[in-house]
Amino acid sequence: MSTNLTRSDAIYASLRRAILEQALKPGTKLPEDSIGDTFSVSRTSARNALVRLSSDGLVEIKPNRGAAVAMPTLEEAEEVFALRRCLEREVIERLCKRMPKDGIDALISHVREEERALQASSPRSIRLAGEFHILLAELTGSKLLIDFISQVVSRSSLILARFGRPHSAECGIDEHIQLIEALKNLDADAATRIMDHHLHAVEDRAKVDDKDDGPDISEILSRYMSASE
Amino acid sequence: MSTNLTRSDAIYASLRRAILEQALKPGTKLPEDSIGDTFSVSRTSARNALVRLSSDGLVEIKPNRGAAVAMPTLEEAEEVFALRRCLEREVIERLCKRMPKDGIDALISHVREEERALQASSPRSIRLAGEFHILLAELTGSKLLIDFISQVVSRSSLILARFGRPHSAECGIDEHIQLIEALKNLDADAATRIMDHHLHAVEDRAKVDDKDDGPDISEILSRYMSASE
DNA sequence: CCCATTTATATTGCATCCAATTTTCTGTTG
DNA sequence: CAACAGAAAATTGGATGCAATATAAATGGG
Repeated sequence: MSTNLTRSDAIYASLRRAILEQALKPGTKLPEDSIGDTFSVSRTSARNALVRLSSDGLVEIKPNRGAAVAMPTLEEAEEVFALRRCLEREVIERLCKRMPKDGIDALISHVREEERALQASSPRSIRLAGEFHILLAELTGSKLLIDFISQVVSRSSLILARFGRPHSAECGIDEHIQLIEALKNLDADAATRIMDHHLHAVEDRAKVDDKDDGPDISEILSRYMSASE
Repeated sequence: MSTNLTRSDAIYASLRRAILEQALKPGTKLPEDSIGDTFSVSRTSARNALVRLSSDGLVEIKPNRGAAVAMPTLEEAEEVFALRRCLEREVIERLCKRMPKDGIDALISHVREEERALQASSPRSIRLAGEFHILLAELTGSKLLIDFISQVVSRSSLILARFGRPHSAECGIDEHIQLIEALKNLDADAATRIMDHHLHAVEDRAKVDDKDDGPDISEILSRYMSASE
């Protein structure tokens, strides 16, 4: 159907993935020509992708001074998690009112994939952990809610990348499993409690070093040129 | 200090204002050339602005087929108001926990301005009505919450433009006043009740015609070339 | 030797140009 | 006259080039 991916779409997707998997760390400069060179496209396409990433809050663009992977402050981190608790509570409430028939199955199979990726210590595990929460939002059926949850989850990844331990998988998988159990029983209170605890655990994981950023954009990005997954 | 507005910033701001004040109605095509001509810039800048507006959900870009002011469906409209209730409840809860010292004053003076604009039947009144809710978010001090509320408020304007009466001011000013009163008393329950009622009233206002879009982008936009206000 | 000033380099903002795609117009045919 | 096929016009996606700004390096003075 719409196999219509423009070049800037591809770059947008690749950069996004690289950032979410913490290959591009917060603060890393993203010069337009470096990106263009890496992906063999013009600055125009790179620029377009950067603008969109900036709208997502993943990249910060300063006028005349270029783009860099966003560096959320601790203050912003707190805002993100506060809002995230608000939004994820909404998700849970809706799911406990109406859970799609094959919703639980989808969640379970996602957690399975998380486990696999974690055992293989693949960088995918970082992204998959976040995508569990996006899957939850998808089960509500609200496009907008999916969009908003995606935004806070993305920013959380960035926060973990900035303040968390080396390659901290964002979420504890066992807590995901507990949450699924509560949702299966349509127990909104329990689910909310688990979710709050879960998010606090994630937030607490963001209290350590502040490792500096590395260069070599080209080298890193070359691994992200291919399609998704 | 940062008097650093790029051309595409100016276009972004102008288009945004034009859309929020319902001068550009949902569905209106936004060809890059026309925009560039109107503002005397190249397509490049126009394009950049359109991309950002698309991230805001105010404009819909279809690959190879151009941009148009977004036309939210009734389904999307419900999603917007549902999420908006969730977010505005959060705002109220936070404000009742901690309201800035001059917060109430700011709200009152804003409502005054709304009243003035309404009497002058200025198109500003449409925008100001929405900005009341953004001001509420600003009082919480959370950048992110401001951002998210702005998004849902913007989309609400679009929904009103599409489904509401001719130039329905989005909000009832008296309800704004009631809300301020409840906030002054730090009465979260009352404030939430008023807000819910208020948003339902706004949502109900979105149930009428589906007036078609008008052409003449250049003519409309020429009134939006100047700076803000 | 350190710091300010100037020069050079790198990078962005933007206009213009071209190829690819879509949309509109036109003429033909059943 | 409706429907279709093809050509022409309009419009987008993207590449390149240039001026403006920012960053780095070099130069000179204290």
